[in-house]
Amino acid sequence: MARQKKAGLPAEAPTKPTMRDVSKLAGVSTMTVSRVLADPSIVAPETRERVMRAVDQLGYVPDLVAGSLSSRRTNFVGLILPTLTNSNFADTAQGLAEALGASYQLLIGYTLYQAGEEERLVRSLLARRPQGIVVAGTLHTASTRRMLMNAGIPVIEIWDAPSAPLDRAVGFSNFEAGRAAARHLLSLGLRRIAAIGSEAEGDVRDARGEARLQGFAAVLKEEGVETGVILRHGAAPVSYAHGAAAMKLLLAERPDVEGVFAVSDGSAFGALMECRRQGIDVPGRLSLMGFGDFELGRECEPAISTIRVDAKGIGTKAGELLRELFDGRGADLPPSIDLGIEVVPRGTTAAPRRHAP
Amino acid sequence: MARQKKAGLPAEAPTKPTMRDVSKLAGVSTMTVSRVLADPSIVAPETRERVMRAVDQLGYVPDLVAGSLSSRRTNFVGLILPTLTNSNFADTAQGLAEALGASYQLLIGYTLYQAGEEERLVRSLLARRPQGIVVAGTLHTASTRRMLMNAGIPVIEIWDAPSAPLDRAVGFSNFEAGRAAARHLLSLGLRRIAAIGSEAEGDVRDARGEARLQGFAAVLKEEGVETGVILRHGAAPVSYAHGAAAMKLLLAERPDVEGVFAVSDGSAFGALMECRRQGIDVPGRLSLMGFGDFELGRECEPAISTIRVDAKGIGTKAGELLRELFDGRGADLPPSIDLGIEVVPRGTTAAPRRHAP
DNA sequence: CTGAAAGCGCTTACAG
DNA sequence: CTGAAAGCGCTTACAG
Repeated sequence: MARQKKAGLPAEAPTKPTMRDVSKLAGVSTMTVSRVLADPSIVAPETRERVMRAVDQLGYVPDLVAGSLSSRRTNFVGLILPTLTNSNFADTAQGLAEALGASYQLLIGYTLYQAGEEERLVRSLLARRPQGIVVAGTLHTASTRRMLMNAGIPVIEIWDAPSAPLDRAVGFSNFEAGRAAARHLLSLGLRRIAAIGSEAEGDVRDARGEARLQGFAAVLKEEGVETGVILRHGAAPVSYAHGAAAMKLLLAERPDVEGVFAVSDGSAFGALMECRRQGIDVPGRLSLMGFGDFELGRECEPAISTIRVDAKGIGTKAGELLRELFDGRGADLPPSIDLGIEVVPRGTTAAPRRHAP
Repeated sequence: MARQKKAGLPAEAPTKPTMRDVSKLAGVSTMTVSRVLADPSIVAPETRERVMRAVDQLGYVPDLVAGSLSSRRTNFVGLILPTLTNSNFADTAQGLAEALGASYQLLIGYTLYQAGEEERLVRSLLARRPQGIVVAGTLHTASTRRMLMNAGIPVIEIWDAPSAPLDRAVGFSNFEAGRAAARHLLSLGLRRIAAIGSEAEGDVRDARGEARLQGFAAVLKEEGVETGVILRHGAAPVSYAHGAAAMKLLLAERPDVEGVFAVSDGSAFGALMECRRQGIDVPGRLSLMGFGDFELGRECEPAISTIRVDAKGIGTKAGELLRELFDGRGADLPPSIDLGIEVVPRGTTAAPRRHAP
C-alpha cells in the first residue's frame, strides 16, 4: 500500500469520519449516503432515516474538496475588489453573496488598486477552480486578460460599463458620472468649480475615479468654462483624510473656488470637515458634492449631495446573471448592463449667495 | 471505463490542461512537474526549464482542488464576522489576510449578528476543510461549539477576551471598555451620563455591545451614580442612523443629559449629527464618546473621543498565531491574548461649562 | 430504489 | 535527481 493507514489496533486515533464510515454504520453503500445528502427524496424513507442517524451519530460533515474534484463543480465564485474597507465595495460583496445564495462560497481578493496584484490574485483564484469570476473594473494586464478569457467560466466586470467587455459587465459609466457632477454644479450657477481625486503612482491607479475626473473635465471644455480645475492629489484609495488634504491644497491655490466635486463621498466628507475647520460655510460660500451615495453622506449634517450608484445592486445583478449563466441561460442578455447613475442634490450644494450680508 | 473521455478524434475540444498534459509535453513524469511547481530547487535546472516552458506554452494553472484532496492541506482559513460593512471588522479581515500571506485563502462568512446563521456558516465552512477558523465572539449555539471543538483544527475567537476560550482567543474585554467609558465621563465631572446601544431581538443580538453597556452600568453602580441611564434601542448592527435615532430618544427622555457613550463610533457619529440638527453644542453642552477608533471619528470635526481597540491588530495577531499553530509551535502561548483598550479623549468630550454665558 | 467500478487531478511515500 | 504505484473522499455513469 502506498499510503500506510494506521494499523488496525483497538485504540485507533479518532479521525474525521468519511462517507465510508457513515455507509458502514448505516449498512448501505457510499452511493446511497451520497444520494441522501444530495437529494433525500430519491432514497427510500427507511434507508434515508438509517443514513441520517449514522450521519448524526458520527457528526459527519461531507468533504466538499473531494466532492468538488469528483463533480467538477466547486460552487466557488471569485470576487476581486480594490479594497474591502470601502462601504460601496462591501455593499457590492454583500449583494453578490446574497444573490448567489448559501450554496456558493465567495473567494474574495483585494488589489489595493494595483494591476500587478490583480494578476497574482486572478492566478491564485483560478487555481481554486471557481465557476465564475466577478472583477471590479476593466483595466487588466495582458496576462490577466488572457487568463480570464481562457478560464472557460463566466467573467463579469463590474463598476464600469465598457462597450466591449471581456465577457460580461454590470455597472455604469464613470465618465458620465463625472459629467453629471460638472453639469449639476454649473446648473446651480457656479462657474469657479473643481474636481478632486487621486493621481496614478506607478502601478497604483484608480481608473474609475480618473474616468470621473475626465468626464468632469470634458464638460468644462464643452461649456467653455475656463475657471475650472482638476486637482489630482495622492494615491488611491481616497478616503476622509485624502479629501481633507486635497481640499486644503485646493483652497490654498484657488481661495475663490465655489463648487467642488470629490470622486467619492468619503473624500467629500473629508473636504467638508476641512471647510468646517477653516470656517467656510457649506453650501453658503462653497458647494460640495461627492460620488457613491455612501450611508455616511446621507446621515451627515448637512447631508452630502452626491451621484448615486446602486453599489449593492451591482452585486445582486452580477450574482443573478451568474446563476443564469450557470444554468445555461442568459445568452440573450446584452453583454454590458448599465445600471445608470442619478444626481442626488442634498444639503451641501446650493446656488451661490451673490449678495451675502 | 466508467467515465468516457472524448474519443481520440483530431478535433478534440480544447479542455483545461492538466499536469499530465504538461508532463507529456515536457517528457517527464507528473511527479517532476509537481516538484517544479512546489519546490523548483530540487529539480535539475535543465529539466526544470523544460517543464516551465511546457507550463507557459499550455497556460497551465494547477488545480488546487485536486492538490488539496491529495495533500490534506487546503490552505483555507475560515473567518466568521457579524458584518463586512463595518470598518472595524473590515480592518480585522485585512489584518488577518495580510498576516496569513498569499498562500492562504480566506473564506469569509457573515452572520448579521444571528447565532443561527453562525451555525449554518460554520457547518458549510467546515465542509471546505479549512485549516483554521477565526470567529468573532464567544456566543455560539451548543451545536456550533461541538462542531468547532470536533473539527480538529485551531479555532480562534476574536473581539473578546474570555477566560476560558473554546480553543484560543485574541481580543480585549468589552466589559472593561464600557467601564473605561463611564469612568472617563465621570472623571470630567459629568454625572448625568448615558450609554446607547442596541437591544436583543430574537436571534439577533450584539453580545459585545451589550457587554460594553453592562460595563458602563457596573461603574454607575459602583460609584453610586443614580443619574445614569442605559438606553437600548433597535436591533444590531448599529450605525449612523441608529446613533441619531437613539440620541433623539435619549434627548426627549433626558433633556439634561450631559455625557453620552455610544457603543460604536458609527453610532456616536450619528448621535453627533443629531446634536448638530438640534443645535446642541458638543462638547460645550454635551460630551460624546464612541468606541472602536474608526477612521471616521478621527477625521470628523470635532474629532470623536473614543475607546481605541486595535481592530487590524486583532486580525494580524490571529493570523500570526494560526501560522505558529500550523507549524506546530505556539503551544506555550496563553490561550487568551488580551490586546487591551485605550481611552482616546478628543474633541467631543470636555469638562462641563458650569457658568455658560 | 440501490450498488460496484472507475475516475476526478493531484501528492505521498516509497525505491532507485 | 526522477518515477511508478497508490490513494485522498467523493460523484459519475452505468447496470440491475
